[in-house]
Amino acid sequence: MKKQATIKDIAKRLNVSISTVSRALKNAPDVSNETKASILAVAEELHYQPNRLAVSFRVKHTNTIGVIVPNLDYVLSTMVKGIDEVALEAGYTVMVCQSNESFGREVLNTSRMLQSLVDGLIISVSSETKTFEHIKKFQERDLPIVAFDRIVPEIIAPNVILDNEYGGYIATDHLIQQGYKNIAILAGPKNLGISNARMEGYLKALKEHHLKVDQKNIIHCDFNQDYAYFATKELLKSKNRPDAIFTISDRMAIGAMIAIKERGLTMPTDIGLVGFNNEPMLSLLTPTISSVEQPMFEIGKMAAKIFIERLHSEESAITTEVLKPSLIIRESSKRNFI
Amino acid sequence: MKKQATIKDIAKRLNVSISTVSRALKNAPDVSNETKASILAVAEELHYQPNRLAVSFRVKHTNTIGVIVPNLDYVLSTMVKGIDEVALEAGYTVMVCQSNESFGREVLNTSRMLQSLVDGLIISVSSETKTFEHIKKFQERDLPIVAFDRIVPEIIAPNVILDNEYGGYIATDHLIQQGYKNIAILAGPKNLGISNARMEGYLKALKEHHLKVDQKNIIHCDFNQDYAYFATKELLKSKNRPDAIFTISDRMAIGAMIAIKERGLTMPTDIGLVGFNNEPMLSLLTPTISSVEQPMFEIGKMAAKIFIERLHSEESAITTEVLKPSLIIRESSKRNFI
DNA sequence: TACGTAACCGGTAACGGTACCGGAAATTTC
DNA sequence: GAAATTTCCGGTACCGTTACCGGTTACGTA
Repeated sequence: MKKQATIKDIAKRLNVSISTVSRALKNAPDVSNETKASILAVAEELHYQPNRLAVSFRVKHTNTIGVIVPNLDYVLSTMVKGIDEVALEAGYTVMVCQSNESFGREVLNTSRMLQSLVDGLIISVSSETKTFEHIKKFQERDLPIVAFDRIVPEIIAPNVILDNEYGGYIATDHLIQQGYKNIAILAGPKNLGISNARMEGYLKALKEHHLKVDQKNIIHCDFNQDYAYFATKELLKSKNRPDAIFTISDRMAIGAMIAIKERGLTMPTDIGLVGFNNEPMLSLLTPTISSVEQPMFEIGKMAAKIFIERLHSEESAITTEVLKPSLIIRESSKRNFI
Repeated sequence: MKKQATIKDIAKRLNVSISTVSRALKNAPDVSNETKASILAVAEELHYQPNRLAVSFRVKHTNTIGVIVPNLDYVLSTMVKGIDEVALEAGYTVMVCQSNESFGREVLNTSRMLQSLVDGLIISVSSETKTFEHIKKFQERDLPIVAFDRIVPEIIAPNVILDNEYGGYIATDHLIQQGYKNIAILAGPKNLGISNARMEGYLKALKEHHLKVDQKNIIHCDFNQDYAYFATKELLKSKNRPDAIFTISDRMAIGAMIAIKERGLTMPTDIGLVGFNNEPMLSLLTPTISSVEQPMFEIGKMAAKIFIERLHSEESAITTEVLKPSLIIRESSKRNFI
């Protein structure tokens, strides 16, 4: 009961060679249909299960793709689901690891993946990661990589990302359309790519509408809700306080919302608010909060799709796939008058 | 650059046998310290990385533990994080798969895991799963299993779960303490273990306080928010409408909340509400919603801990570890008077 | 001197498959 | 009817590593 049947067992049973069994099992052309049938029958009978380890060991690839993400929050886990979807479809197993935003964990994960011979890597890098030797190792072994969501210029690989600048642009543009004139932005850490891109969009929208940018309205802080709360509190104290806030994430939007309510201001009349990611809870808050929605599932699917293409073709053009976000307008920013 | 160094390369380089290298690398006692040192040095120099596939193939286990969960929502993903934590600590790699609540996917996942020779399984079964052959296969191969969160009697293995009955009890008891007398429960599907356990707690609390149970106050519906919304809507129409609702999940609590607001009722004055899971958003809603909090992280850690114990010892007592939830009281159920 | 005993190391057979080579029989081709 | 081709199958090497069985050497002891 404990021992698994092998092709050897099948071979012995039918007095054929193991090579014939091997070929029959993978439906090779040079095995007669009768022997194929009998082999299949015996395989069934013995509950034969191929030993993937043996196969992978022999053929030097595993049909599994390594996925590393900084965490499994709403956005990332939906993206992973997208990856999962197309990978499974294509017959690949995915191995998901969280780096927990830790560089050390990321390195550990990559190293283990390399040791287990994953066929490549789909990664969204941790915010802590500043050096990329661990990722280059994949390329040294000719294993394809695709980066998504959080990308960095240091890793030379196909990217699939959100058009973050556009996201920042539509959010800010919308606020301007609604008549807000003194718009602040709660951005993320200064070195984070997605944060800067969203800020670029913010600046672009201001410029387009000939609004001056006020450095006091640009706040860099952590993604953390509490930071956003304190930052907003400060903002609202200033004598020329902003009449709208665009935050780079929904968590930050919530921090801002709390500060706004504490100050006795009401949205959207006194002040407008737009977040980013469109997490489901936003529609449950009072007021409901506007936000920029990304096509998370599609981003994941696209990443996997490109990965699998890379796997099969030998060309290696470095493409960047950019998907457009859309704006979900809710109460926090919608002035019906103007 | 492409080829990985093997112990053979190290052996050749130092004119020792591969077996010596193998032993040195695993710090076996019967290798002199000098040869050990030189082997280690060369290994370093050649950037030697053991081929885990070859090792696993040889020794017939992989040091990876398979984890299957129905999804990666807030609760489950936190539990997985707990599993991850102690598994990594103990030198194991975890392989996480989502069944997406689909029986087929669950079977597929188990089968692939079996083929890749995982050392065992930590599973929270999908709600669709009614037959358990795919899980028994692990036991036939003497691979340890531990079930957590969503367990079923059919799988004979150590369990680690929340004390769901207690959770239902403290929620209901609290509502009674606050003066509510006609308490409804939005339960889950009838056959789901955790739902029934929570309902038992509800019934127990009613009984203890000599409140009669009204069958009309017991609603079975999907975990879905919309179902809860419609169910609550109906409930509130009835002539002897409940003055409090206990929902088996937070999603359902939100559905209920929306229906309550639509009806023009206010919490906690007109009606009380308590959810289950204590998802972070609850404290952001107006009013903030009370909920039963489970020690998710601890449940995950415990599951992994027990799993690893099973792996190393040969005894196989079927234990059930039951962790206690706690009640987080917020505005939706706290009447300051009474 | 002879022998037992550690300490250290090498040779080799596996593990379960796959891929390649080659060969016999059957079938076609001229 | 011989040659050429196809069809089908077996033998074997190999992937990287470990486990097991030995064999050498050096040293102490009688």
